[in-house]
This record gives sequence, structure tokens and C-alpha cells, in this order.
Amino acid sequence: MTTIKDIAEHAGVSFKTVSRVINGVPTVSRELSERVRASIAALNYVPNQSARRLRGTASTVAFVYDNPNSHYVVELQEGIIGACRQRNFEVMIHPGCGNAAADRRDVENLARRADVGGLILTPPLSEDDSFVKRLVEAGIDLVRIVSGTPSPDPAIPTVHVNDRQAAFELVAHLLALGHERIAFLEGDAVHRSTLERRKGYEQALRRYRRPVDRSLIVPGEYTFSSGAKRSESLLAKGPDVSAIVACNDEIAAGVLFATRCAGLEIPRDLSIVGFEDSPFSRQSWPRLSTARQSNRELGAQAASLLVGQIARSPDREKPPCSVGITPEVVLRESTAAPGAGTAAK
Amino acid sequence: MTTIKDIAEHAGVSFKTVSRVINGVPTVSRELSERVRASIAALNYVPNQSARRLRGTASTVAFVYDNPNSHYVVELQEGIIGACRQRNFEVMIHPGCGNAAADRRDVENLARRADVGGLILTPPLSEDDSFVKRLVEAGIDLVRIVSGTPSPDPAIPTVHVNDRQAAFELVAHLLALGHERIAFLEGDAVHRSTLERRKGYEQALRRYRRPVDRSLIVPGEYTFSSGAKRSESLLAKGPDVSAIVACNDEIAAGVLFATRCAGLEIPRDLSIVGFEDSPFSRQSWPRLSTARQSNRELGAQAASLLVGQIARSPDREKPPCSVGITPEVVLRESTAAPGAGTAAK
DNA sequence: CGGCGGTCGGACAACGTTGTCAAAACAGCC
DNA sequence: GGCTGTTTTGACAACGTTGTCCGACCGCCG
Repeated sequence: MTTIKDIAEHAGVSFKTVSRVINGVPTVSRELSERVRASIAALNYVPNQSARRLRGTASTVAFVYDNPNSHYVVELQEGIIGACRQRNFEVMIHPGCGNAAADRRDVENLARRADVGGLILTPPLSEDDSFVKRLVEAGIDLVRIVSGTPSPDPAIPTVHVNDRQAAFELVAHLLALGHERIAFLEGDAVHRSTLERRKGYEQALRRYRRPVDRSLIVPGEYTFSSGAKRSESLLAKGPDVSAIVACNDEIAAGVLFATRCAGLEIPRDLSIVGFEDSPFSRQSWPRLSTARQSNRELGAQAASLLVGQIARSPDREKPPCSVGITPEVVLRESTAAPGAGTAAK
Repeated sequence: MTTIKDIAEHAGVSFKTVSRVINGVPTVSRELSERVRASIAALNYVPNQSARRLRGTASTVAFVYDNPNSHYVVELQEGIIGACRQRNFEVMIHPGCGNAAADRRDVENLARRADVGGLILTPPLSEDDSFVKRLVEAGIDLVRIVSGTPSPDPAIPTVHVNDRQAAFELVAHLLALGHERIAFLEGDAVHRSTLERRKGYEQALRRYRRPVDRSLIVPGEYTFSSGAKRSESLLAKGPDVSAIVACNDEIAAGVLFATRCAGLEIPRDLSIVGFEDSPFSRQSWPRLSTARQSNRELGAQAASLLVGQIARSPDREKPPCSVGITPEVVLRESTAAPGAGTAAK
């Protein structure tokens, strides 16, 4: 394995100078600096990250998730990895086990590890406020990704996803199409996105002077079967519903499944919208109208924030640390004016 | 951060004894050993992996992928992470960039890094034989995951996925249902799974004395749109096709989409099967018959093999190193006898 | 009593890197 | 020559862990 000393020998300088060049210390002449850089390229040398971490000059960020949504996880982690690679940070992936209590304990141990510099937390763990606060007060650097609007008091570094706004826009679109009875299928209550999306739904109704009918808001889970089951019973008792807002695309997929079994045609008999722009939403027929967010950007933002936290000088105060992302509405064939037209190509 | 010396102090022993306990050196009395273990648990100490890696006694495996299929990637990586965590190995995730030449260069540099002990390669990179051979000959420990049957000469540690067998069984099932004209939609040619699945398809036809009609084998890609496009043109010119074998579920999803646009009903007018048991196959309507493999197990197997490679004493020969997994056929509502029944619930 | 195996601790080196500090070499200036 | 200032080098410690070697102590056996 090539080390810093091999570079020094190859370039004819002391290994200390090589270290200076790598770390950008300004007191090194241009000539030597270039010779060292040439040698690094020639031997394609990469500094040993383990040694750096041991020394305390490099660090690792842990990406913690417990989410069955694969494309969300992969996109997020690719965003994180990309941002970290630029800055010579390593990424450790930490999947949860599904048990919230065990996961919390796991994460606490993870944060205590010497080779972990900071955490990136995702829902639902990131939305357990007392847990997150405890970690922060213990001096652990972290960034949480949560659903919500940026708070004025960014005591905890956070990336906010403005689901409320996205839901507002989706519902406003349905209202504009002429829908009056719009049902809302919630996701898991532990996910704040459920609450935020419902708030956006209610705000849109109020904003456009429509009543909020609690019987049209149906609790449930972020799963296919939960979507199917709920839409069945919803349509059984209330045939006047002309549009359904599903809290994510997987629920929407369940709705699609169940309504098709019931002989309804989408979007003629029922309009459906989801959230997340999952691959399914592009592959189903009809394709789903939904709200899209760039999870890669989300991950990159979170990683940048965390790196900033970790790299700050310890005496300084924390830098400002709250950013937001608003999903973008994507209209496809699952929405139309009530009774109007089919999804035929 | 708690170190080995904190443990020593807490247990009232020398830090050397703690090291011995952790590394399972037998010359330590049961009593002391238990006291040390208790202290480790009490302070929930985890050895600093960076120090171990620097010392050469721990290592990292890199998981290299370049695959748009999120659930495949996540399941695989969770299998790998689980297997590595037990053995105190770290996992580094290395997503490809989509450019094969750049990826190869990237991986070569990755393998050269001092803090990377070995690689887990996935298709299509793992199936570039000359590239893989070059790495192995350079003394790099790796395990490749490929489509195929275990070879008698396991010079390169490999986990084989027996796609041929799976395809054989799917086609045999279609033949048993009474289908005679069965089309085959290929995936990307760079993926060996395309070839293997086609071979299984052809073997089944031959085994049951049916002709292999080359015009029914359509090249293409592992994408939704490729599936949609090909099934359109296939049905336009050859209306006698009663079943389609798609090389994966995403292609099958495209077929489902296009046939529905064309007004066909599945499975009455056409039977469809896919591969991979993706979430889509369970969420579409009708649900797809497909071949399922446990990607978590696949990842765990690959990781175990690689850990064995890395941990072997350097003078010893390589241990035997080839294992196989055969996907399991899952029958759902997208297959039926030709013309028989609908997918009604 | 002397020697032996089992058990433990101390001292030290090593892994690759970076930070600190002192010192050497060189320049330009009075 | 003596001064300041810049550039380069060397020596050394430190991060946490493991391995090697040696010495100390224990109880046990001959």
C-alpha cells in the first residue's frame, strides 16, 4: 500500500511536506507543491482514512434509517455519499431493525462510538423530539430530516421537507378540477409527514371555503394493503367521494388496486393523488399524479449541514443550520375533472 | 470516548488483559474475563475500528453497485451489513456513476486503498470477466455476485444466482397451462441474467418438445418503457402470442401498461411473468407471477465468503468459495390458461 | 527447596497521519 | 555582518489498538 512516505520519496521531499500539501498549508512553495501533486497522481495515492480518523482529523457520518421505502433510502444515501466523498468523509449505513426502542438504544451506542463523528436521522426516529434532544444535549452532532416548515429556532440542525405546502397544492388542483368531496387517507401516525400532509389538505379546503369533513379523513398506515382496505370501505359507505388524496404512493397503489377490483375506472370515476413520486407512480396505469422531492438533494443537504457541524472549531457556536425543501407537484393521468374522460392514451 | 484503558481502570486490570479478553486469547482466567466483560457492558464500550484497521487487525468491505433497482440494492446491502456487523467488519457503499469505463477505474482505485480489505461486486461489473480476473490477479480479495450456475473451477469466489433454473420453471408452468406461443423479452445484453434466463426459456421449450421461434425473442433493456414498446410491436404483428416472459418485473410492468392501453385483459388475453419479485409485482393489478430470490441472503452469503477470504492466513491457499442460490417461482394472478377467466377477485 | 506451567502486567514497537516546536537554509534589507 | 522573514526540514508526540518479549507472581509437583 502506498503511503505518504512513498510519495515523499518519489517527489524527493520530506514526508512532512507532502502532508502539508495534502492539507493545504499555505507555507509551501508552488514548485514543491506541484511536484508533490504530480507524485500523488502518478502513484494514485489516497490517504489512509483510518489513520486520519484515529488522529481525529477525519470523520465518519452514520446514516440511520428504518424505512421500507427502498428508493427513498437509496436516493438519500447516494446524495449523502456524494456530498461526503467530496469532503473526504466516510459514510456508515445503519439500517434499523423495526423495533423503535431497540433502534433508539442502537443509535445511542452508535453515537458513542469513537469512529462516528455524527448522525443523519430520518423519520420516524428523527421526529422523536425528546430522543433527538437528548442526543444533542449529550453533545452529539447530528442532522435530522423531518417533515415540516423550518422553525425560527434552529437549535437542532434540520432539513425540512415542506409536505404541507405540497399537499396544499395537490388539493388546490383537485378543487380546481371541480372535486368537492375529497377523502384523505393518512399514513402512519408516528410519521410527521402524515400530520403535515393532512394540515396542507385542511388548509387548502379552508382557503377555498370548503368544509372539512372529519369522516373523509381516514387513519391508517403507509402500506399498500392499508390503502386498499380503506378505499374499499370508504367507497362502500360514501359513494359521493370523487377524489382521494393518499398519504403516499404506496397507499395510492392500494387504492388503485381496490377501485379496479370494484370496477371503477380511474380517473373517470375517481381521481387519485399520492406523494413521493415512487417508481410505481410512473409504472402504474394510469400513472399517478403525485408530489416529487429530490431525495438526492435532500441527502446532500443533510450531509453538508452535518459536515459543517462536525468540522466547526469546538469553541465556536454552532453555525446556522436549518434548510428546507418543497416537493413539486407532478400531474399525470390519475387526476381529471369528475366524470370527465378516461385515461385512454 | 471510552477506550480500552477506561475499561481496564473500571475492571481493575491492566489494559493488556482487556485486549486479551476482547481478542479471545485463552491465557486469561475465567474470573478476570468475566469482570472485564461486565465492565465492557457497563460502559458500553466498542473498540475503535479505525485503530484496528490501522493496526491491520480489522477491515472494511466495499459493496460496489451500479443498478437502478432500489430494492435489490437495499436488500443486498442490508444482508451484507448484517453479516459484517457480526464479524466486526465495516461496510463501505460505493454506488457507480453509470459509465462503465469510469466505474472500472473507480473500483480499481478503491481496491488499492489501504482501508479497503475487499470488494463485493454486482452485475454488470461483476460479469466483466477480464476485469474481474485482472483484479484477482492483482491480489485483491473480492466476491462477485453473478447470474449463472456454479462453475467447477472456483478460482474466483462467487455467489451464483441460478436464473436459468428459475426461467425454466416459469416457462414450464406456462406450458402446463396450455400456452404454445410464448414470447421472451430480453433485458440489457450486458447483464448475464438476460442470457441465463433466455437459456432457461429455451431449455424448457426443448425439454417439452416445442419449437424455439427466434422471432419471439425480442432484445431490449431492463426498463419499463422498453417493455411497453416491445409488447406493443409484438402484439401488433403477432396476435397469436398468448404469454410473455419478461426478463424482469420492470419490463413486465411495461407490458402490463401497454396491453392495458391496447384494451387487452390480463390474464384472459395474455399471461405475463417477470423476475425479481419487486414491490411492483405485488402492487400491480393483476399481481405478477414472478421468480423470487432472497437478496438479503444473497448479500449475507457474499459477505461471509469475502470475510473468509480476507481473514485467511496469508500463507494458506484460498478456501473453497463458490455458492449458489436458486430463485423460487411465485404464482399470482397474471398467469392463467389461455382465454380462461379474468383476474376478478 | 527448586523448577514448572499458568496467569498477569509492564515496556515497547508498530500501523499512517497530523500538529507542535525547533532549527536549518535561504532571501532581502539596513 | 546582523537583522527580519519566508520556506523547508527534522524530531517528536499523539490517536487506540494489538503483538512480542520479558519479568513477576501464583500454586503445584517432584
